Amino acid sequence: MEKIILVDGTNLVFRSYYATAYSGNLMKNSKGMPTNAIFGFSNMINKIILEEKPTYMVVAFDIGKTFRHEEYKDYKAGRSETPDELLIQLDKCKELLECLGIKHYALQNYEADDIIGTFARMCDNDDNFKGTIISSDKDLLQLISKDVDMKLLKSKDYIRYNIDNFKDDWQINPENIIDLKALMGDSSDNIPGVSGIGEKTAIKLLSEYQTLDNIYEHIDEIKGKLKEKLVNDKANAYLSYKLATIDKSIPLTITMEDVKVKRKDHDKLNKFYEEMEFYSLLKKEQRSVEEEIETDKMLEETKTKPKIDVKIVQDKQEIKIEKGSSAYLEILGTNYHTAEVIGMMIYHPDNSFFIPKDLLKDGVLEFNNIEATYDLKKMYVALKWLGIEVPAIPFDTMVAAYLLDYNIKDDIAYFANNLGYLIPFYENTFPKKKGVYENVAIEEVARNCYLKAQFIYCTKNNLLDKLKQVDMMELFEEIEMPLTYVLGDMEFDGVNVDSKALDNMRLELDEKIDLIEKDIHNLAGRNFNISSPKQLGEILFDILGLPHGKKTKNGYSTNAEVLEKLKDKHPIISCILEYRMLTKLKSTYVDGLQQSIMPDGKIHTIFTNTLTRTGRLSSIEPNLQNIPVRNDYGKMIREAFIPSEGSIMVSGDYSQVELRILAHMANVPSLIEAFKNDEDIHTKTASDIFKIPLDQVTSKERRIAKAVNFGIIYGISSYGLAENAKISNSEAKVFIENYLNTYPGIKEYMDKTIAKAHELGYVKTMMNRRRIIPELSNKNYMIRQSGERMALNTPIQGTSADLIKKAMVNIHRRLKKENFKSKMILQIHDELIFDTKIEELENLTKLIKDEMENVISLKVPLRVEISSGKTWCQAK
DNA sequence: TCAATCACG
DNA sequence: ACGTACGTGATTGAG
Repeated sequence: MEKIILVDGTNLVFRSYYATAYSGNLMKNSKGMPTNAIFGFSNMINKIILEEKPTYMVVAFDIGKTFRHEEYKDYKAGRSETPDELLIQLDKCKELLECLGIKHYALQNYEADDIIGTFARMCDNDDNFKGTIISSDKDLLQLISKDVDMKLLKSKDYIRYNIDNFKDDWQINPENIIDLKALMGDSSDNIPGVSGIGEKTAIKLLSEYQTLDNIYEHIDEIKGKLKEKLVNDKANAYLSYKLATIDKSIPLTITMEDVKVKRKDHDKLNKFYEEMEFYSLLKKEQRSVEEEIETDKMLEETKTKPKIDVKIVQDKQEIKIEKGSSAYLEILGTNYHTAEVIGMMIYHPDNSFFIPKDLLKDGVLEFNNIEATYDLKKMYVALKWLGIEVPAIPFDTMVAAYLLDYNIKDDIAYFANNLGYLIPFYENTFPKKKGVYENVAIEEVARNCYLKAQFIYCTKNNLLDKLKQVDMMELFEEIEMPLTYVLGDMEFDGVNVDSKALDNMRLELDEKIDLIEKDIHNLAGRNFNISSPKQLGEILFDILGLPHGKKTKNGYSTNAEVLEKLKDKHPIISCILEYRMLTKLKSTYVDGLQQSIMPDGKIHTIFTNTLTRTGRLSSIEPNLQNIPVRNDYGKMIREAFIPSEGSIMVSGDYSQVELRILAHMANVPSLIEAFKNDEDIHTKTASDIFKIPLDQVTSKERRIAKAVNFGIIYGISSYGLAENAKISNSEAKVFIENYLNTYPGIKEYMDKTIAKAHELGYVKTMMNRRRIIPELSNKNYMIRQSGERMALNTPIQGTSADLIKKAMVNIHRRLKKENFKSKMILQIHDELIFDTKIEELENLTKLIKDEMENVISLKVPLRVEISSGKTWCQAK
């Protein structure tokens, strides 16, 4: 059995184009050629190849302006012209396919649909072939048969439809898609349909009468307005039927054998990616090329490219760091707490050299002369593990690029390639064998690092200029740069974790999981893997026959929300929920955390300071920002986080900081007053929007008000609120309306924020942190909406991040200056955790409260709640 | 490698 | 008619 993939090329290119075309600046390569559609197309085609591993594949295109039915071209002539930026890219997409060895095909006077249709029919007629159609065009669903299925592309993923599952979703047969279109029309294709009939009504009619013909044969059974509409638009319906029907027998000039996938041409493909400047794709290709190319070819290549001769210092005496040098530290691995340091490259036009690790350790270096690096925190912490203290380096390319909204990663090569400096990707210089990094010759490392340090040196001033242009120097110099050292100290100091306590929990959890697993298998009547959503879905919905809710593209949804609703339908449900909770606890928190404990008995996380779009930190390997807190089992985990000898845990927690920021920015008198009087803000909101006295607010009303408050911060939609507060959509609508009427300042603030965001294409926090939001100008309504929600949320979430970062810098400075032995060890977005010497408790508490509450002056006071205890759990 | 799930603010 | 709240990271199963 052979398989053929039938791709709607025009559809893919258009999708790729319009997905990003309306973002403020169209993606272009350095020669000014627009590449956004090609990039999206390349990714999609690569994904198809990866997923389908096709042996036969054809990508169908339309030629120029062609119409399935010449006589009705007026309908399509109404379409807006294809933009030039897109037309230019079409040929390049075809060129890519040629590099990949995949056939593309177009035929004069026919559409891509018809080409696919004809190949689909060939599959139907040929026992040796099965076809898969790939497109987002629902029209093509009509081609589904026992030999042809379809991946219907959605905004993010896809649904796979075949003859068996089609009717579940659509309630009609695939071939009746034509009848459906005839009734409901398709505005994007200028198919008129019957006016006044949409998808819902059309499906209802067809599930009863199957076909358009049959509807009109039984037209007298239909009553009222609907009948009237059908009768009035009968001609249009049949015209639409014709327009929607895909031609399955066009005179193709190629055969099945012509669309056999050929070997891809690596060289051509590399050149293509280079020309387009698709470095992520180039990197992947580089790797696969490296795997295949013979060694002699490699040798030849190295001969033709003269290598840079980088000085590797052999003796301390040779080290002479010029003022203004840039530096780059290379380590073997990604986690700088554990990875081995290889050495440091120093670059200056007058003197550049590579210092191997042993010489780094060997005495004081003139670090003060270094003025720039990439990933300062990595350098600082990695060298701290070697006992070397790095003094303040004022410029970190990674941090600057992050603030300027460049696409950056840990690996400097991404950003460098972005700016046209060709630097090999880390994984290509340091290959892994079976997950272990191999040692690389030091000369090779030095050459690689030379390029990196040179890049840092050459781009520094330009980045500084850009920071000045957007008025971010203060944020950069006063907050983000000092913060790298603060975070570095927190990471290096680490958190003590009681490994024995985790052992005890493991024993207890193992026992409980074992029991409940048996219960579940008994209730199900068979053994299966409860952790597999696929198997679980089959058991619950196919075998036990419970009513299923949402579906995912691979089966039934079995998440907690769905299961909660089934709780009283079957005793197995609560067992599964319990099982999920226990296994999550064990695998992520008990086992996971324990594996992260280093030989010093502590966990050293990494706070990524250049990742989030809002300015928040994130925490990885392990994530210490999502340690459970909401239920009793989870709290046990926090019992294992303990202070060092002679210390207790202290936590300082901003109370309602985002709502306070909102009240300030939107300038809402009633809310500002409430915060000033230290009232419960959700109760106050409930009292305001339901117009009842404060003391008569019920817990339900408070709960809803709380949900509305959150909704406002997140960029509200009535549906979202309804889902979250478990109320009806119409109720949610009313509550939002009430809220906005009650606090007109908020409404005004939201409108203004969105309008300004649309005008500028970005939003800003109080400290001038910027987030560019390309989604705002996307053609797709949904994406645009989501852009508007980002625009509403980011100034709030981002300002909150600004505030705590500034407080952290100030607290850290004072702890040092005032010789505290206590240490700040964790940040969880609006909360700081300290390992506190008992004798310092009183002074430290004062210090934390003072610095956090007074970090900035708003129209509302900032409140910080301090608590302390023997473990993290008790400091709550 | 991705999708689904669930932990946090 | 569409598909839906903001921002994260780790683990698991399955292809």
